[in-house]
Amino acid sequence: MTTTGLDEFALLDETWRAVTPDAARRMLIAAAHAFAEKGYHATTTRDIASLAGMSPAAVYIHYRSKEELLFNISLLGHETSLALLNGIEGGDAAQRLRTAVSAFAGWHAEFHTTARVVQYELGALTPEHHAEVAELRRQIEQRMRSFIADGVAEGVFDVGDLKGATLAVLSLCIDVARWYQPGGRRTPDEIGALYADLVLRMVRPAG
Amino acid sequence: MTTTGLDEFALLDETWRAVTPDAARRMLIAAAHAFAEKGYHATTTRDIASLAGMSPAAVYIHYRSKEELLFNISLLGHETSLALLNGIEGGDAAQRLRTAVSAFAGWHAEFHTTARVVQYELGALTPEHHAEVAELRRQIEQRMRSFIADGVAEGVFDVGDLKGATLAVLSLCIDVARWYQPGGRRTPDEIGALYADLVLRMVRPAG
DNA sequence: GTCTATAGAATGATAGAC
DNA sequence: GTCTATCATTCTATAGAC
Repeated sequence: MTTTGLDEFALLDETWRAVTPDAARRMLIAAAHAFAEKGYHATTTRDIASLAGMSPAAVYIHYRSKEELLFNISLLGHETSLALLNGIEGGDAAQRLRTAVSAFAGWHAEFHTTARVVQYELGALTPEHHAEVAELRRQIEQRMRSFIADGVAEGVFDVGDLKGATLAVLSLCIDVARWYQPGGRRTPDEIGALYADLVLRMVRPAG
Repeated sequence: MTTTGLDEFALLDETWRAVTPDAARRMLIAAAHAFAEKGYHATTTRDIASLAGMSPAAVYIHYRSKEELLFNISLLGHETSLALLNGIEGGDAAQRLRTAVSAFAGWHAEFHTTARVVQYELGALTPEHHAEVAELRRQIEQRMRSFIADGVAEGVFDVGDLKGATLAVLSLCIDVARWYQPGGRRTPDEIGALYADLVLRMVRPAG
């Protein structure tokens, strides 16, 4: 039994491992859960403190503002999902694209809490903070585009519009964070496999 | 020159044609724009009134609460996009699916303001209001699924997982509301055409 | 570092004149 | 139907004790 409203799974999420001290990490995890469930603006600093098992004032010991909590979540989330794509190498172009889509879509399901904050709360960041995560988003887009471009260059993929195809693939994966519900029909791995199949069909040349 | 912050395009949007009297319609349009831009919870009733060119109290002449404004927008938006799908008939299965995807994705671009409220503010509805739009969402899902199922039954489409394919197609179209920006690289019609192509590739049997 | 208490501002909604 | 004025509440953030 814990003194907070956070379950064990949330506290073991490796995304937050490097955040110290413990109270700052508990606060960040509490904020991520609250932001994901009710949205940034509907979440009060009291909600966050209460979920972390601390007083309302404790938030400001570790973070300057509510927005700084959001920024930390957004930054870590973007870095984690970019690292996923950056870690993919080896195999042929189709294998790499399959792995990329499977991992990226699967991440948006398994870590839908973080992913929702990452994808749907960009507008609540300060302009400076938004610019910082926008750069990471550009890198994510470039990575995914290169996986498709590789196959086109090798002649194993056929897409009429490279930027359009990249947009659609990223969009498909990102939207998983909106509809995914734990305990639903599909596991994150199954979603990754399904989406990788669908994307490979999209880029496959006409028979 | 108008006394409100709403531009001519917003006021001519046919989605709101049946809303009377004029002040109630202006308020609804103002609310849709504010909710889409900043989110429901970040929007104040003063924002809405100001955008409609009226006093803060004027909101409550035509609507019981801020949530009732949201519900009206959500209901009208869902009804409009469902009507789009319900109006599709004739042609072969591939033509109908192409038309459906093109229209549905295109709607999420052209009416991205309404679409954003429809897709991303469901959580701010009261349970009763949410249940009412959830029924419309089920009908939208069924319609899209039937367009795919028709082609499978005729043997012109090949999908391993009908529910999964339907989910992906709807997801792809819906996410347009998140990333679309007027004045961007693609027009709503071009997005519709691009997405219809990609979806037909997804359901096309192996050569 | 964490707490209790609260300042200072903003919010949703209402009262009552016109 | 619309306005001005305002109530009651809630919010982010800070002060100061321990």
